[in-house]
Amino acid sequence: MQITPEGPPVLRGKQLELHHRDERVLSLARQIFIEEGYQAVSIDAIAKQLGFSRGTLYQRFSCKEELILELAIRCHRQLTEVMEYAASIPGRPRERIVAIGEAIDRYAFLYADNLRTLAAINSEIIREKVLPEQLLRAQEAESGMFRVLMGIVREAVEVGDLVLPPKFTAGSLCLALAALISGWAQLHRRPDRALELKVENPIEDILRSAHLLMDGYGWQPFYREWDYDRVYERVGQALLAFPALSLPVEERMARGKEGAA
Amino acid sequence: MQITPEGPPVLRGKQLELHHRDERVLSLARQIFIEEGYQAVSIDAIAKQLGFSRGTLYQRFSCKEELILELAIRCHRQLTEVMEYAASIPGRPRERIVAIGEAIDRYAFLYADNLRTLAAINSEIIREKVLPEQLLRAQEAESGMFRVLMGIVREAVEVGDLVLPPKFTAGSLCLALAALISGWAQLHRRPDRALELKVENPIEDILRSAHLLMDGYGWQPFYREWDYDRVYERVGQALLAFPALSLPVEERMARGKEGAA
DNA sequence: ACTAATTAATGAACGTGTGTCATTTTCTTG
DNA sequence: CAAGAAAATGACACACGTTCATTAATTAGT
Repeated sequence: MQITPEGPPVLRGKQLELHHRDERVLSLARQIFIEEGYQAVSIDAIAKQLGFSRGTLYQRFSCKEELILELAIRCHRQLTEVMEYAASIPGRPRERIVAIGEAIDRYAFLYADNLRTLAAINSEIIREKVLPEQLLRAQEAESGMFRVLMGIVREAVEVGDLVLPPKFTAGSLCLALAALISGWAQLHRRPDRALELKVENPIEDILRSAHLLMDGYGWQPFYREWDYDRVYERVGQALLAFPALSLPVEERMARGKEGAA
Repeated sequence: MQITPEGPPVLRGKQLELHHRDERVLSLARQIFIEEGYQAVSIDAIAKQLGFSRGTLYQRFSCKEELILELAIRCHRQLTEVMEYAASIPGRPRERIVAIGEAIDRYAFLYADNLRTLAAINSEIIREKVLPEQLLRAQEAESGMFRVLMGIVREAVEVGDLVLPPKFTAGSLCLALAALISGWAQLHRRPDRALELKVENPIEDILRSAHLLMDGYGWQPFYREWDYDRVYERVGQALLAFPALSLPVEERMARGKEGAA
C-alpha cells in the first residue's frame, strides 16, 4: 500500500546525537506548551534553556509552529497506535468499535495534555506557517485514525453485521464517527461547552451517542440487544495489556510530562 | 431567562464615531485575515492602512487576538440568527432540524470564509491571549447554537416524536448533533481529511449521518419513512426569505467581504 | 459661548522574539 | 592527519507589541 522511498535512514555519530537533541528540544517545547501555553513556546527560550544558540536551533526547526506541529504528529501517531491495538482485540466489529471508544477515552484520561497538542493539527494559525511537506506528514499521521475505523467498518459490511442504508457508504460512517470523536476531543479541551446543556457526563455521553449512530446505520448487534457493559469490561481488561494504557496512577503524571515517544 | 444588567448603551457624538471606526477596523481585520491569513493581521498594519497611529488602536483593542475573537463572535451570532430563523420554519420538530442543517449548509456556501473565522473561538492560541471577559462573550455567542437545538429537541420530546432511550437525555442528543456540526465545519475548512475515505460529498454526507443518529435516538418520523427530499425543498424555499441567505450570486462576493454585520 | 475637566490621539521609545548570515568551530572521511 | 563537509555561533536587521508623556479634541457645567 504505502511506498517507502528510502526506508528509515540509519543515523550514526553526530547525526544520532543531533537526533537525540531534537528529542530534548521537542520534549522541552511540550513541557513549556503544557505548562505555560502556546505563546510561551519560543525558539529563543528553548535555545537558552538548553544552553545553545538560537541559530543552531534554526538549522533543525524553522519556527515554533513547526515544533508544535511535530508534537501534534507524535500525539496522533501514539493515539493511532492505541486505536490499532484496540481494534485488534478479538470480538465482533462493533465490539471493536467500542474498544476504540474505550481506548481513546482512557488515553484522554492518562494524557489529557496531549489532546491540547493534537488540536494543533487543525489550527490554521499553525498550518499556515509550516512547510507544505510537514503538512503532508501531519495529514499522514491523521489518516491512521481513519484507516483503523475504515478497516472495522469494512469488515462489518463483509461479515454482514452492517448493511448500509441506500446512499450511505462505509466512508460516511467513518466520517460521522470521526466527527463525534473530534467533538468529544473538543469537549475535553473545553468542558464549558456542555455546561448549559446540563449533561452530567458529556464525555461518556458522546461516546454513547456513537452507539445510537451505529444503530441508525443498522449495525448489529444493536445497543439494546447486546450486553455492551460486559464488552466494556472485557475490552477494559484487554486494554491494560497495552503499555501506554497500563500506567499506574503514580506514573501517570511523570509519563504524561515526558512526552509521546 | 436572560438577565440584561444595563441594557444596550446608547452611543452619542464621539462615542458613536469611535464605534463606527471599530467597525472599520474589524472589517479590515477580517479582510486581511481572509486574504492573507492570520499572521498578516496586525494592529500595526491596520493602523497604518486606516491612517492613524498604533497607540490609538490599542485604546480599543488590546491585541490582534482580540480582533479575531471579536470577528468570531460576530460570525457565531450571525450563524445563530440563521439557525433561529430555520428553527422557526413551520413543521414537525425533526423537519426543523433538517431546516437547520440546510441553513448552515447554505450559510457555509455563501460565507465560506466565515467558517475559518468561527474556528478561532476554539483555538487555544487565541483564547489564551484575550481577556476572560471576552471569553465569556464568546461563550455566550456560542451558546445560542445549543439553545436553538435544545429547544427543538425538547419540543420533540414534548409532542412525543422523540422518546429518549434510557440513560439518554435531550442534552446528549444536542451534544452529538453539535459534534457532527463541528465535524462538518472542520470538513469545510480541511476537505483533505475526507479524501482518503473516498466519500464523494463529505459535507452532505455528514448531515445525512445526522439523520441516522436521530433515527438511532428513535426520533420520528424516521429517515426512511418520510419524504425528507420534499422537506428539503420546502425549507429551501423558506430559507430564501431570510436576508442573509437570499443573496444572489453576484452579491455573494461583495457581501462576503464586507463582514458579518 | 466660554472654560475646565475629561477623554482621545500621537509617535517616540523600549522590549521581546524572529529569522538570517558571515564567520568560526567541530566533525567526518579518505 | 589533512581537506572538505557539516554544525555552531552571536551579531544584526527587522517586525510587532506595548507603554507613556505630551498634545489635541471633545464634553459638560456655568
